[in-house]
Amino acid sequence: MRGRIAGGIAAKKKEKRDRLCEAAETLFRDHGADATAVEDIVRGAGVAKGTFYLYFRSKADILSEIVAAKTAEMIHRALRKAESLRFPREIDKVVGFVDELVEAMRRDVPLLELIHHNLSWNLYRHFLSRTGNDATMRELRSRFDDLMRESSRPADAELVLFAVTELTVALSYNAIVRREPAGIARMKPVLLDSVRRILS
Amino acid sequence: MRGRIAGGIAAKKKEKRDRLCEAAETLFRDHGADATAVEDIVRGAGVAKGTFYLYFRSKADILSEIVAAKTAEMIHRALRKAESLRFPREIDKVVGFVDELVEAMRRDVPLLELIHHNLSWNLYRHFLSRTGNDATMRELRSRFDDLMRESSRPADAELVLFAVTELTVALSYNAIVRREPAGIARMKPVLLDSVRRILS
Amino acid sequence: MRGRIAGGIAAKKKEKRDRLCEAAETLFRDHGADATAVEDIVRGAGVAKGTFYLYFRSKADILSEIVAAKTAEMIHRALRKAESLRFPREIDKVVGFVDELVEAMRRDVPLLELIHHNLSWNLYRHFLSRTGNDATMRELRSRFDDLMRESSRPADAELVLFAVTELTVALSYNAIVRREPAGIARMKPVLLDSVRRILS
Amino acid sequence: MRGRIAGGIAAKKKEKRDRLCEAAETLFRDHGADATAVEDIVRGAGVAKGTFYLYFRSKADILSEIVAAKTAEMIHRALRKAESLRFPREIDKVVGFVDELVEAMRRDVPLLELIHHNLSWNLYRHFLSRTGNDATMRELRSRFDDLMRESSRPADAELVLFAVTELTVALSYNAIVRREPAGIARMKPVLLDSVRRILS
DNA sequence: GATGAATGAGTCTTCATTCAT
DNA sequence: GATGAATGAAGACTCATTCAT
Repeated sequence: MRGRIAGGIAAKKKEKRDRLCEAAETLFRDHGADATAVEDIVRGAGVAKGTFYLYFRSKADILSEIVAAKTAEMIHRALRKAESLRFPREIDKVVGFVDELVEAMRRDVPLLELIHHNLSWNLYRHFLSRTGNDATMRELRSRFDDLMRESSRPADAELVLFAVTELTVALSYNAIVRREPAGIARMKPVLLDSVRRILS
Repeated sequence: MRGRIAGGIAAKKKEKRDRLCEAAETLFRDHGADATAVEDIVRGAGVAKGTFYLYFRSKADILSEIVAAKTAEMIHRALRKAESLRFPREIDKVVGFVDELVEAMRRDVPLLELIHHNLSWNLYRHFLSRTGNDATMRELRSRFDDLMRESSRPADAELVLFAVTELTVALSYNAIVRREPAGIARMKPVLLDSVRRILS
Repeated sequence: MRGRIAGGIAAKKKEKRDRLCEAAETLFRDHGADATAVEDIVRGAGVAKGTFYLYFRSKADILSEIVAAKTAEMIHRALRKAESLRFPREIDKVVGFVDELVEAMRRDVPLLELIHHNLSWNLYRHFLSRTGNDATMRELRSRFDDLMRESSRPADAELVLFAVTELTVALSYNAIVRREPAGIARMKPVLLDSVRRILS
Repeated sequence: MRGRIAGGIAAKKKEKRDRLCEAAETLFRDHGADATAVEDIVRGAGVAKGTFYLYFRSKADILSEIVAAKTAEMIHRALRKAESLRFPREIDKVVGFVDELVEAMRRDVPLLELIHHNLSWNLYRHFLSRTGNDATMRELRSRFDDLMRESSRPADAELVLFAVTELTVALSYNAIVRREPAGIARMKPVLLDSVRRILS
């Protein structure tokens, strides 16, 4: 799209921002956001300190950007996996997605540690927004709505969704990261069963 | 003010520790633990800075002690309220306790903000330990065990308990403190219903 | 907006410098020179940062240019007002000018704050230079010289002039901006009387 | 007054504060307050950075303390010198003090540079406050009051005092530090003459 | 001429913890 | 036991100026 020459400069600029993001993500994952200084980030990215503030207003700014991006990524990874799921009943579809989400968290523990504070909330928001989302998520939402319509509490559909969301993230986080009160292998069946009960 | 009688000395010693705790609790509640400096605590307690380190290893130390104590207090408050509950069925008893717990959180929002990170875990631990607990809690635990024995997953009783615990705290915290995705008035029925479904 | 006719180019060039000056002046007046970053100036002028350094060597450079220009402006404003003053005696003429100057400062307080450090000195220089000044100032200078010639210290005419100048600016600044030790309404008579005494 | 031992610790504490002040004063005089970093001050005093903030709230804090102290010192130096002045007439006494003050400024040029912004105002305040000052200043004030009572404007005595104060400091500063529009040797007679005229 | 991305030294301030008295 | 002076590493953020395009 861009001219070859004009693209060079814009690309370079973008590249610096990306380098900053990548360095920050690595450091945040490895040592946590609190233990990471802006100084560390710029050193990691190989740019000057001022450059950081050219692209981000503060450390909190880059952190929230990374968390948002990575959360979305994790959700979409789970969504991709869930796509192929072909269950006859709605509830199996939804529970199947929860299952995939748990697997996604399990696959990237440091990331889970970084984002788990915001994960459930972002997950909930992704579910809610009817625009800008991919087809899989919209379909999932449809299944969920169908489920709720048949249930005894259609008016509280969103709150039930939030409950499922919180339960999923809380249980997975404890099982995967802290291995308490049990590892994810033992915990997952309990989680899925609980979700199933809440929804049916 | 100085007690004339011997024994005042031991009391004095204990008293300093207590004063430190009280000052810290007030400050932690009012401004948060991060925003409270050891300096603030000792000023509040009217002792010297070095004295703080005579009784506590670090700021984290006093924080966790306070959180543990206050969490236990909140749980017992709920327990006291739940004591009189006379329901014919086990499940009603357990759900009744969750209800009381929600009310206890609701009554002391600043405390909830301070302890919510550890609340569910401490709650779970209280339930688990068969010693040092009061009769009400032990009875509750019995009811819960009966419930699980009848269910399809008696071996996972503890994990189900953890699930209930996490769900309760997560939903209550969001509803009470952040009022998201709804206030506690709307959220509580959904929570109690979900708990009931998980347990039945 | 682009002028069709040639010459627009030269105007354009000049225009950028002017825009920079105007933006800087506004910002300096409103927030002070220290609190104004070059960044703010170029944003205000709608030009790139590098462009600033095409026209000015530094921030100090543009500041001193503005201060000089604005000081001259204020002096000339006072001069214009004083032009019509028709007093029979020389001293009344000079005191009348001081009076007008005070009024000029009073009319533009933010400007006074910006330039007061250099005001008296610039004022003195304007009086001294016999070239490039308007007729009113030259006439004023004549009256002053007449006055000094009659006095006991003709050789120190310039120093007396400086004294008057400093006294005027110092007293006016404190009275107008800080309202200390009194407002300009009470201070002006004292100032004019003091000037009159110094000169007679 | 203090016990020998108890005095040791208090003295040590005081000593550190003093070291900080001395280091700061030297640096402020030599390079100006703006060009001096807190880092420089603590290095100069041989203490840790945190120690600085144990005794002063900020750089501005120590600066204003030093300026106040040094200003008072300079005024008292002049006062001491003026003490012996035995003139028959009030005006000679007052003018004599101005003379001494000029000499005090002249003797310590770097200090004059540091404090000249606040000098005239502090001088004025010292004159005004009828308490906590030494006898010489009170006597001076009496002479001045007598003078004003005889004059045509007794109600404006304080304002005239302020005028004299401003004139003295402004003229001295320019003559001594900048040597403009003339050195202090030529300027002083003009200053004293002007003061005399203002007061008579 | 014009641009604006990049620089990086420089600044103040906070605070948990120690230790000599 | 008690004190509180001293520590000093750590940290976030600013901004005048340069220079490759």
